[in-house]
Amino acid sequence: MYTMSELSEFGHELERTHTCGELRADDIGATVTLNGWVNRRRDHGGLIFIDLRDRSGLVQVVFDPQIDEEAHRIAHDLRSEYVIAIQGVVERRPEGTENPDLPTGEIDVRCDTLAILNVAETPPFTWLDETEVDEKVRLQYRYLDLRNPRMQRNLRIRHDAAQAARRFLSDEGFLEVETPILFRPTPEGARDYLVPSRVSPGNFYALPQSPHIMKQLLMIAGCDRYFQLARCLRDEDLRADRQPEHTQIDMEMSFVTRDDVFEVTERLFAEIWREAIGVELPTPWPRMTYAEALARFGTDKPDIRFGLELVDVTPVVAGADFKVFANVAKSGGVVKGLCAPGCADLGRAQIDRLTEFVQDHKAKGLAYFQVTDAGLEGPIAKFFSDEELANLREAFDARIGDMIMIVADEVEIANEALDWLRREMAARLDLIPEDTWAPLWVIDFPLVAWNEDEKRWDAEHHPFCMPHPDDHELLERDPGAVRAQSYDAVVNGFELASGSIRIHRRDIQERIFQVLDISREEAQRRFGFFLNAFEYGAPPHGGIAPGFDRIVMLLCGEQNIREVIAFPKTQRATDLMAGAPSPADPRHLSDLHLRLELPVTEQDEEGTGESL
RNA sequence: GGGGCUGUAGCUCAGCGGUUUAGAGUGCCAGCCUGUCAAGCUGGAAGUCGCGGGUUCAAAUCCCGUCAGCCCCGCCA
Repeated sequence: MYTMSELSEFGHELERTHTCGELRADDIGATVTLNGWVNRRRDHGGLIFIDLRDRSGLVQVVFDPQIDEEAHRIAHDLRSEYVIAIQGVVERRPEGTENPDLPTGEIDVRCDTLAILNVAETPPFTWLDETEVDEKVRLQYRYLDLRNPRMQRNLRIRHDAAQAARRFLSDEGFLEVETPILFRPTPEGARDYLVPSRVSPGNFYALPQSPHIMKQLLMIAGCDRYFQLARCLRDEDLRADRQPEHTQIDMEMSFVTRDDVFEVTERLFAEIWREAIGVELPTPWPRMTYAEALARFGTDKPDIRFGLELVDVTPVVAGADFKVFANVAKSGGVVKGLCAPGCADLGRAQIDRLTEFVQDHKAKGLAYFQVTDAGLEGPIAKFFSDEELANLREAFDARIGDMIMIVADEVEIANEALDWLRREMAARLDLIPEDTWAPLWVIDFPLVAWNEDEKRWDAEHHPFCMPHPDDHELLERDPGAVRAQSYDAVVNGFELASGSIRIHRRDIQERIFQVLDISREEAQRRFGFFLNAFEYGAPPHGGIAPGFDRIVMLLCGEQNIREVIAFPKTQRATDLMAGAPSPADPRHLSDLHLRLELPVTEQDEEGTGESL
């Protein structure tokens, strides 16, 4: 190990003249100084090769005792991830030793001066091969994990996407405005992160779940067009595409219709895709109503890169002798399914596994027909007339060799199970085209949804969402049928943005509160400051909030947003590297006028019992 | 809160019909080696089998509990 005195002080003479990845044949003959990390060392005794790495890439450095004996001697002691400075001459590699896999592979740098700027422990894991390292270890040493070229690329794509968004929106007349992080509960409906106030004992800030209230206030403030790469904080459980803190490209515009929002959002996405990964996103995007999305795909975020669309055959089978179908039809459920091409030869065991699969997603079971040249066959075929079987086959447009898979259940359950089944079958049958981008708008979401537990209507999006102009009369008569002027941008089955035209008039807002059974007093208490603002000339406005992490995840081809967040949290919302959250200092708690009341675990109880 | 998968050397994993000294690859250390680029050759060090309890003469292996990571449900734009 080196003592401090053996390490080189970083001085003027060691400052880099080039980055590692930029050197090319054009630089041959140049004397260069490079700074970076030892990626790999190949010590041949006589010759020593080092792959030197910085953010720009790799370059091979050659240590030859005939060039400089001391540099060669020191190079023998180099280890992975040592930080070094080298000076040398760029030379063409001897014929036959070029490395076509490296952009710098035509040349190497023959080193005459080597300085060790810092030594390094052997890294706990390596990113030099394809091996997937346990996520625990990666997160604990995130700063090392981020040295992985893949992660470096992800950070770069994220940066390019962010810059593209900023540049585009600024050019379109959007003003970037920062909004408070210490705020109060906002109307999204997730659990808030709370911050106790020291100077106001017993009062708490809530961290914003989104800057939603603020952006509407900015419209009232005459901002006209606002955007922000905004942190949104929600204390809910995590998923592969959900972190407790995520980033939205938050946007709002005054004096616009839905189509104006669509137009600018489509161009924003196109710009991001172009700048970050060089892909031209098709525009304009197709539009699909919420109802149609559920009918055809079983979900409000359909992946339309492939077919396998769902078919509702309830009317076809309602009268059949097969009681399971008939009963479901009678009780208001649906008989619905899809046609898996070329799957007629699936074995019993595989069908059983698919049955378990849909049962895992709440369906009662999976009915199926093999399509053979004799027609539809299978264990339940005998319950159907020839005409019914023919109609079924027709409904699914099934060909010989296909397998029709059917779920009969309540609408919501059948849709959810079939959405899972559709995506699963598409993956198994390799029906999802790679490098294909299929954006669409899902529109006309219901304004409200019935909350069975509390026997009341809840806002589907949030309570400030403008109802569809054709549905205003339904508001009191049939709230569940009212469509909202809200919309989602969906790309490849991921919901990437969500927005709406907002209510800007008091009379409409009051009718909505009435439907939602929010009293004037409650509204005043929860959003009084906000509602008051609408008394002073609120312009018509609307907006959207693209989820930046999910966008970058797709751009990077990753399956998980942790891969595109520099310092993400685990599923239990902890930071394995920094050890957050952590206990608070008692004095700090006392400053905040807080006393802890921790949950008692069984172990604690046993411990207490023994000590008594 | 619930379901599933995983936890063995620094890392990736094998072993898990109970048995002597727990293995492999890679990494690491040392030596040799002048054109390698996943360098090569020789040798070496390296393990609280996640943790706790139980069954047993004997547990990485069987049982119970618990913790952690991941995926999903609930929850959540």
